[in-house]
Amino acid sequence: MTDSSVASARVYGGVSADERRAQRRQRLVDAGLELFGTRGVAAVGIGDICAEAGLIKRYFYENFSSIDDLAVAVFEQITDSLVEQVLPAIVAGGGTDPRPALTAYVNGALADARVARLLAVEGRTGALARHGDGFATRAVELWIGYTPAVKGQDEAKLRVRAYAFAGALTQVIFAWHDGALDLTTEQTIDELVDIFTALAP
Amino acid sequence: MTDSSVASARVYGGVSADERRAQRRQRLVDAGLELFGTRGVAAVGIGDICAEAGLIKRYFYENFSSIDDLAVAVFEQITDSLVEQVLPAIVAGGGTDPRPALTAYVNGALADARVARLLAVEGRTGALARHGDGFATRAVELWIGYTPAVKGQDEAKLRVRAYAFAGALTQVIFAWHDGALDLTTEQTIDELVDIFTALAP
DNA sequence: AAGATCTGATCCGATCGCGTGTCAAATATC
DNA sequence: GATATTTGACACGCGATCGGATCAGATCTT
Repeated sequence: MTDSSVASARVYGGVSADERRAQRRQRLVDAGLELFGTRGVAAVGIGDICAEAGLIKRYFYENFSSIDDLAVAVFEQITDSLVEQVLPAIVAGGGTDPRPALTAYVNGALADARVARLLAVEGRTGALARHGDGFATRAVELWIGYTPAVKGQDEAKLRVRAYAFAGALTQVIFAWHDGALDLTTEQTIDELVDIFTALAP
Repeated sequence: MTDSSVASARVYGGVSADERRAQRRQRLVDAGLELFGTRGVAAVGIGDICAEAGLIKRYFYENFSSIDDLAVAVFEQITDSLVEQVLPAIVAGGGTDPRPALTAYVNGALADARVARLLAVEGRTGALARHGDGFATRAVELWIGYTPAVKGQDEAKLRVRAYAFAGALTQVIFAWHDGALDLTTEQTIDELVDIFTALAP
């Protein structure tokens, strides 16, 4: 009886068991990004994921317990990556210049339609709903935390503005991917900077 | 062989065949609004709809061919009703005062969490995706059409602002329903008016 | 080389929802 | 009152997918 917690660290193909496991997990997450980001979470089954990843179902259940479980993992990887890119850009902006942060965000979300779709649409449905809200909330708190000297301001008002800008950002990026906006990336960033400035109370 | 196109107009329960059919259809649409607006379209089956409506499946297929077909009907009823409420309010605003239109929209979308959810989330997935885009596009064109004297302005810029405001509006209403905003309906309208004014180029 | 372990392809029972069919009860017309 | 039509409750076959099991081939350890 092989205790799963003491997995034999046998090397295979030059990589350890843990590494292989991690690689398979990543391939599943990549497949999830591709399929969730194009078809939508609700339209993807475990079989689809495995076919896309080139694995069999056993390895799916090795890492995840359900489609929603994988969807959460995909979503967290995306949002963590975005935060990782945007946070230093916020610091670089010094709390006053929104351009670096918006550039980082747009480069992360505008460059990949699958990411944009996951953030704008899938992040609000099913198992991702609470994670989606969590991301929006995180972004809002981030903004409030980095907005200096508004003690006199009503925080409720600032909060509304933060949600408004989050919604505007998502919608603009979504519309851009739909071809409704005929703008270059740079022009889009310029517009978003203007919108941010207009919305900052 | 009863020709279906020449359905016998037999009265039943005091109402004609066409009326009964229309009533059943409306009950199905109502059930769709309830279930789609709470569970999400993807989580609702035909059986659920029929149980909610108090009908049997035969009458579902009498009016609709699939769940998505019903979802489109529900969505169109909602958006048509909203347009019907908002359009005269826009005219009342005279092209300069956004408050009447926003009040009408908020009263329609903020008053019913199911409507808000359908507009913000479900309208972007599955069969509703194109209808959702259509509504957003319709709203944007509406704004552009009623925004006076911006011929000098770059229309692309106006377009971005329109999408930005549409996204902001949806996100704020959605956050309000989630309890993230501690505002009354009137306060929310006030904030949205400010946001609109700030975004108008 | 021999044995142990890992991997990939296939198969299987169970479950679920869809779409349709049957039949008795209710209500209309004749 | 007799007959025809509508309605509601239930039952059935079908296909898809899930979650797991089996088994041969590939790869590592000894």
